[in-house]
Amino acid sequence: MALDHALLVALRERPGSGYELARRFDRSIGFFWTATHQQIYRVLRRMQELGWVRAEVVPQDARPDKKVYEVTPAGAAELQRWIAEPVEPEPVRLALGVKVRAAAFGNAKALREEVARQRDRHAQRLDLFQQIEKRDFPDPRRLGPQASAQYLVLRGGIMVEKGWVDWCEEAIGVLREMEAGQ
Amino acid sequence: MALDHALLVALRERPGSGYELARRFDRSIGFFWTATHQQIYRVLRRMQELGWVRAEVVPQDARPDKKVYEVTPAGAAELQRWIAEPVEPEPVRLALGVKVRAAAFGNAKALREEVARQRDRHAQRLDLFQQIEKRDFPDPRRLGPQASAQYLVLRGGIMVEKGWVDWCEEAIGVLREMEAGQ
DNA sequence: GTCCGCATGTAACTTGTTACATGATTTA
DNA sequence: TAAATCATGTAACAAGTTACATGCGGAC
Repeated sequence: MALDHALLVALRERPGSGYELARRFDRSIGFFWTATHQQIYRVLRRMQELGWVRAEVVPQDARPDKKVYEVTPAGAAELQRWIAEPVEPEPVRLALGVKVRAAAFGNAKALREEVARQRDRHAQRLDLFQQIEKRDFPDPRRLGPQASAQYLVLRGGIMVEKGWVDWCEEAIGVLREMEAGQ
Repeated sequence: MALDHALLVALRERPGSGYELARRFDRSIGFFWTATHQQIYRVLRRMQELGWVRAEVVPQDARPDKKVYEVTPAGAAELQRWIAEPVEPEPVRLALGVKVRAAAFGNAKALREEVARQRDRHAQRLDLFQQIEKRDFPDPRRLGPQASAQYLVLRGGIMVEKGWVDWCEEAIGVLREMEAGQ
């Protein structure tokens, strides 16, 4: 149960409504933590009951009212506590890995095409991340704490995507040979 | 819902009981797909109802009987079908990423220590994978289809772990600076 | 006049986790 | 005599997904 904490971080970086958070989860934060709006609303309500966030209803004209959430001192304390907790290893789930091993029994061609699509997807994402890096962090040596945390996470994303692209290339080669023998 | 297919792959590689599969999921297959025994039993039963696997009760002396499962032709066909299906991007959940951004608001020291532990964990795992590589795949150029699929997945694991180790090193540096300013 | 964006939600479902239960045999 | 291994399972719960509902305003 860490969506709670992901939301706390997001709200500490900038208060916002559930809707607004959902959009952020489609972009920046969503690069390393995903959530749908239903989940977000549910967790926000629970955190409000726990006193970790407080909501202020902001009336708007020409738009529905919104509830802007912000982190309370209790929420900030919870975040501090949680940081110190050990991270248990997250469950691994590499569908492509399963498929590769499945392809040993046939249909390597279909998988090779799929892997090629995945490679393109990851390459695209890598490109996006590198653009963000260039645009937002041209001089990474002097950054404030918030910015350097964001930069670090971005660097992680870049590493992951690079790894995927390389692996897909390797996989395509192996699958092509497998294909020849099927 | 891909535990089904992970189990089909595992059973095609070698038939076995639920218990035996659970142990495999703690080792080889578990490196890229995790599952507990409860989940495995549940899914096996469902797949039997669907006709994807069939079970044979094997009486044993000095041990409880076991049900050895194997993949039926219908199960094999399902696997072929599934391979060709596009892999939708798996939800990203990087707790460490969230924590790094949380650490911008305090407690960077606790996180740095935790990241160091993570680095060690990943380094250990990397070492394990590299040992397996050396032991089981000394000459990767001539492998049968099953072995080359296994090798490819292992290579993926090695890449991922290397990436993590590097990232953790980077993170420790950044957190140390953050710490100095908190 | 239809679709998109803003804004919040309910309900039903699937998947995954945790705790517990049983019972024999081998190992320390 | 306590523990670990083999072997299968139930029950309760937590987390995440999908589908649906509402309603206004602006853009095309």
